[in-house]
Amino acid sequence: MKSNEFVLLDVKYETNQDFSSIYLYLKNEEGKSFWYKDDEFHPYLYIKLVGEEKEIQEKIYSLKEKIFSNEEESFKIHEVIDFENNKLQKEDQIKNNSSQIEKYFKIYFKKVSHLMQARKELNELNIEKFEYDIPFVKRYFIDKNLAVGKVTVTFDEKKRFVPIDETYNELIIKLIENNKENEFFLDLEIGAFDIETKLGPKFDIGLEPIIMASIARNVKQNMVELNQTNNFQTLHVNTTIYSYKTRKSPNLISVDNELELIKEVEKELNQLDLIVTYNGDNFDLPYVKKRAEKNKTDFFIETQTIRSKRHGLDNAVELKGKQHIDAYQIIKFLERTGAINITKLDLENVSEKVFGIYKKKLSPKEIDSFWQGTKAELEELIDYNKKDSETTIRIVNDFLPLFIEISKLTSQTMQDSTRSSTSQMIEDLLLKETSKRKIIAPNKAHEGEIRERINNPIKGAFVKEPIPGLHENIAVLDFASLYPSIIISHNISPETLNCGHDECKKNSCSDGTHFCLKKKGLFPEILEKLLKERLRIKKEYKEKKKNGVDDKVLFAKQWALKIILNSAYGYLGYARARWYNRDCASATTAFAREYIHSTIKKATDFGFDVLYGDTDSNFLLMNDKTKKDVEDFLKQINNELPETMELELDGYYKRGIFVTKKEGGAAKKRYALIDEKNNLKIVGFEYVRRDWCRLAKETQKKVIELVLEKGEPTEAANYVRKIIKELKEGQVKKEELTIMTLLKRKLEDYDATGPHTEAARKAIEKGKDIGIGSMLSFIITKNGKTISEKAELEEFVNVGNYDSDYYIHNQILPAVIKILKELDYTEDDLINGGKQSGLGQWF
DNA sequence: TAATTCGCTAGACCGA
DNA sequence: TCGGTCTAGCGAA
Repeated sequence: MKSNEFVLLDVKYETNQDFSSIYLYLKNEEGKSFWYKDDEFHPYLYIKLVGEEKEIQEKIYSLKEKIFSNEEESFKIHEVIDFENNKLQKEDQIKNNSSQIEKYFKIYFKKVSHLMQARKELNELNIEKFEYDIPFVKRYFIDKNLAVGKVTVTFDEKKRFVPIDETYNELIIKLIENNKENEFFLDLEIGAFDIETKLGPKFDIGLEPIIMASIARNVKQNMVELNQTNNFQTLHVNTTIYSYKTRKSPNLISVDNELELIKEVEKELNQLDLIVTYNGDNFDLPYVKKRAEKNKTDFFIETQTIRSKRHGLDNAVELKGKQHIDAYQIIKFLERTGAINITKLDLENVSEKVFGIYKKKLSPKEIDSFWQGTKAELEELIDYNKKDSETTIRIVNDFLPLFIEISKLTSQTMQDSTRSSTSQMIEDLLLKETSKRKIIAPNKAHEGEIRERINNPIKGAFVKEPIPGLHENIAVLDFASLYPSIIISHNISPETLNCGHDECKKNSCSDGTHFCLKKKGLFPEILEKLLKERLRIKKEYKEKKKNGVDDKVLFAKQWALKIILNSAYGYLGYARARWYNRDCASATTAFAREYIHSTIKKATDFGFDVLYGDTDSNFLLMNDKTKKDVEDFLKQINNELPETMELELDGYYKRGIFVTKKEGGAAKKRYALIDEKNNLKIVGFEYVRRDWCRLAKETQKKVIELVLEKGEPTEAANYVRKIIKELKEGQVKKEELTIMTLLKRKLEDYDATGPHTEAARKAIEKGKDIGIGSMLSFIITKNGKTISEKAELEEFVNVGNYDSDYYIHNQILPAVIKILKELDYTEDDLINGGKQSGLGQWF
């Protein structure tokens, strides 16, 4: 590291009497922290003025009079002559031979508050404004092409670091881009922190004392190996746990009281660069802050009390000079994007389902009583608290590389990227790319316009109705990144839509729009770069893996690119998007339908029977054809496809089953396949749904497995009979019978009653805290008439109290009969002895 | 503060 | 008791 190389930890802005200024928080090679102030960056927005040249000049003059007439020189106004928007205007003006012109201007402000004020005043003057709603720090990151990571800072030599004097000083900050971009991760002090609190009669943030706190810190070992593999799992963790008023334990640092615990935690957290929590946005950090107040002390991170920022419906805790990473937000994002699939997002589930490590859950009651309980109980609580922190830091060690990559792609802090939605990521990327190209971004739509867009959905994908029944020898083909590759190949972008050139009309799609062939559009240009980069990285990753190195950073990079690529189409059709474009989104799916239809036709012509297809896939029945034939077919198709599009082989399957719907016809989006190595792939069926009980799901899986492995159903039917018998005998365990449903709205907002709303209602009466987002686990009991009446949260149900009729007829049978029906079984066969028992012949 | 559309199924409710 | 309509949830891609 040269003397001017740093790790950029954080950027914030502060406003003093005269200016809003950007503060950079940096760390050097020795781990010493600095801050630096950039005085040469100011808040700004753009405006558009319309009229004749002279009129525009007058408008500018009167603007200067009207805006901030009480505050002299609080803004500067510049014409943005080199901007794309103005160039385009000029072309139009020449074409139309008009003296009416449109001109864009950039207005700088001294303070963020001035910009906010100007927004209102420009509204009143009916002057169109742009990029007025981009937060100042985000603006800085975008304009400077920054991200959190290693940077070089160049500044006037006469200048010193802290303290800063007020003279002019130019600061140039640049992100260092190299092959080991994530190396800085290893320079960071990272620790996860978690608290346990006393249980009171009522719950509120900070109401009851903190009784225990743990901090798990990364200990760096094997730096050489780490640098080679970028595999952070080789990191070791060192955990300290604080408590008071307990028995002695070698695993605990005893302090005198809560106040001292808070001060110890404060001291440790201040040594970190990255403070990691699990739901610290809404729990741990606000809690500590509140308790510090109650103990009449400060809880300072870098000389500042912690601040909560509104972030949608909940909060985000931002720390000055450091990054607060809430690992819960990371898990939520991974769940939303389908990277992981877990039902409950608590640390126990994450530990088990994501890392394969069992973690025991303690209830708030147990936490409370174990604190001053027996020796064994105390040890259990210590272990629980310890594992909370350690699971939390593990999430970061495994997944932060992904968000570092997203931060770099979108020019955001880790703080922001770990809390972003996919649409926000796309928008940040677009803002960065248009800013580079000197293009002014479009504004967000108003609520009325948004409603209008939502009420006008576009036509989506084509799904071919499958041939129901059991099939043998299936080849599955699918298009690689279908939507992004269509956007690239057909140059789909808001600016290329319906260009004036006649020759471009041949690039038209079935919904009547066409896209320019002469000039590459913004979306295709960005996506093509990302797609190529992803393919390159994926190749490099595979190459390394072959040599026994699992490079987490490379994997994270290609994954980050995949997330962004896959969200681009959704973004174009997203009503709140700045770059929303109905025609572009619609053309993308229209092209997709054309490609899938033509592939189906070509496959048929080639001699395959097409079994099924959904959006980008084709299921071929091979009949007497060979794998070589499939490969030849792929080659033929790929020769005819545009360069960036590719039809790939997903795999060969020895058997597969598609089922008939209740009301007739074959069910789409529901099937099961088995490959040559007996690996099962179950899609859409109850087995993959969380709102079915485990017994029904596992029974269904077993049936599918037996049917697909053997190609005949006798054993499967017998298995179902056995399960039904067990249910009737009343000995099935509770956890086999719980059904999970998410409460998606407030109880009073439901029009229809359902089992889950009724179970929730009853639980609330018993004093349970249930609201939007609660995951409800309920059982259908014997008590009541309708199913809803019988529904009761699992924790209130005694063992054996379940409605066996319900579980047989509404869970087990529907789950298995749709499969066995394809093999000529009826419900009766399964309930009353049936085919194999001989009873049928008897009667 | 929220990416899209397509599709299946359950359970309540209503009227015949 | 049946079928039709509606609300609701969740999964596929």
